[in-house]
Amino acid sequence: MKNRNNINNSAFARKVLAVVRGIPKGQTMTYGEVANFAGYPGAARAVGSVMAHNYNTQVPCHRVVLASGKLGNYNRGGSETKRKLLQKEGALKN
DNA sequence: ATAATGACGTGAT
DNA sequence: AATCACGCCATTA
Repeated sequence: MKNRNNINNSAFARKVLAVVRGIPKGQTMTYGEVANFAGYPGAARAVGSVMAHNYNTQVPCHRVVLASGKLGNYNRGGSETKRKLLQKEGALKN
């Protein structure tokens, strides 16, 4: 377990993952919010970059959506799977 | 150190 | 309201 997903080994990634991991079920957060929460205001894009290569199932990355209200991408099955998960948790407006 | 990339964000058309 | 373009930030090559 060293050269698998070393992308999230950066301080930035660690913070982001920690924040995303703290998102309660049934609730969604925007990339900008996560970035701001992690201590990197305005780094929404960078946050996405981290999640993109983050294959950690412990991180509910599917609870992170675009600030525009869209879902955004997902490394597990695309926006479709993401929407399903959110709907299952009731995080979506329904 | 420079350039290129990417699960964004906002504004303008 | 929908679409296009530019800008922002951090990481990697």
